[in-house]
Amino acid sequence: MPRQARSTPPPMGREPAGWSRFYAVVRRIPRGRVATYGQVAALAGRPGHARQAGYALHALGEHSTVPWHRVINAQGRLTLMRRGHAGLEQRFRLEREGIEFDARGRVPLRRYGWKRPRPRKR
DNA sequence: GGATTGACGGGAG
DNA sequence: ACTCCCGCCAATC
Repeated sequence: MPRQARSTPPPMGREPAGWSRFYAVVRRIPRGRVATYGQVAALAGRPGHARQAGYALHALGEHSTVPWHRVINAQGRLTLMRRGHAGLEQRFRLEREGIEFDARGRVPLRRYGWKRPRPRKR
């Protein structure tokens, strides 16, 4: 088990105020779509807090009802892949929702992004 | 209060 | 594609 992130102490029973806002946004991500940490933060009314969004999700229990797997980084990659089995589970869950990864193991945000990224300036 | 850390993002080389 | 670097914010040590 990875040592608990220092900045994400999940004080059992008590969540840092504001995290629920991230969860609320994540819960709105439709099945079969993905959103980036930055988007979640922005949509939660906290632009620039991408990291906090990540911590909030990290603090979730494995039996959480929040669809944490639908949140990936802005590059279409699963940050968890470098952290162990959780990454595999995330990929598994996403594929189970119909998401196809590209050859490099990334999620084409162009296709599955919840709020699609604006096309690269021409 | 300074240094360190992290499920981040974006740019430069 | 890769790595390195910097900005960002909150919690810890």
